Amino acid sequence: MQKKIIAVAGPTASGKTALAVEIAKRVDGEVVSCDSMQIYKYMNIGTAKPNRDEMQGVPHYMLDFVQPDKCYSVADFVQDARRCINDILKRGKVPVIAGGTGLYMDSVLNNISFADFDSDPMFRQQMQQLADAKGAEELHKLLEAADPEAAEKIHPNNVRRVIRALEVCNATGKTFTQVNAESIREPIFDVLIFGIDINREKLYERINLRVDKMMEAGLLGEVEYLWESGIGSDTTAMQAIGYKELIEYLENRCELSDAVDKIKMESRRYAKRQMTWFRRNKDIVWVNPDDEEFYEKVFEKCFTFLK
RNA sequence: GCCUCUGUAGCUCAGUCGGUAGAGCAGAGGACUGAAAAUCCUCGUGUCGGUGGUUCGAUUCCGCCCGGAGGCA
Repeated sequence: MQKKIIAVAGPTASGKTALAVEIAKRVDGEVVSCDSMQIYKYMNIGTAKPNRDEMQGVPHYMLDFVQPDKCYSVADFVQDARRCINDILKRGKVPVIAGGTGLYMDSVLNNISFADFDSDPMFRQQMQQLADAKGAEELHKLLEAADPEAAEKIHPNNVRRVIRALEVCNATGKTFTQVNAESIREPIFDVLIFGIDINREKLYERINLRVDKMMEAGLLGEVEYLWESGIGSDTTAMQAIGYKELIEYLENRCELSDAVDKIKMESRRYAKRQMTWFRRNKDIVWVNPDDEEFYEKVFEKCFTFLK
């Protein structure tokens, strides 16, 4: 009865897409992307969204289906991704989850359910104004009153998190801590997670090189198109690395070369944060792409797992 | 050739009226339950260019040497 799925985690530019496709080809699988930015339409170059060639005929899901001006949250993602996974399983294929957005991946794999209410932009705005006017500490005091346990865990300066916790308390009448505790469901998948353990220096070189390639491939034009279409720079999509920096250039706030350097730097930092996230996951089977028998070892583990 | 300025953390620079030094950026580590490519937290020992001298003690003062910038010829 166990529903078996395979996952590939790792930092940006580590070769997740390629590995996932290779695995899918071997195990008769289909790829489900787990990336918070590749979901958006018209954002292809900058998000390193796999193209037809890279997909090698393997079906991919959760890519390229959200308008860039839309809000799309983890809750939405989990719901849609779960539907894809179940559909793949129903057809007797193996879902191969591939992605770098740790929160999304964990939420999907661990079957986390999110409370049944919509986010409240008005409330968020009010709280933000309060923080701006009276300071982050004052806002944090509200959380201390509403949910002392959460207040202890969330740093006062992390206004965004404080607001979210308050929002949940406000909308549910329960504490944020309680709502989170209730969100954990029984795991429904038997999952084998690979983590790509790539040498840091090598990864940074790959990142720098990839950014240059993105520029050559026309990233500036891609960003310009979105910018001219009037997509607000405050949208989630336009906070993506590569986009926000080039918008700065388009708005004449910096030199192009500085923007490109910044994209590289932000990408490196992002990769570091991803590694921090994945490192704490004790279920991950780490594999090294420098290993001569990298693919063989991975495939072998897949076969044993699927038996 | 002479004169002036300059050489301190990976980078840009503070500073020590002589008691072996500190910021920003970069970098590293960490957190993360509806914005997550977001957001937030923590972390600063380096032959103070080299070498002699003065001194109890020099990165700091003096001499010489080696780099760099500018000026005069």
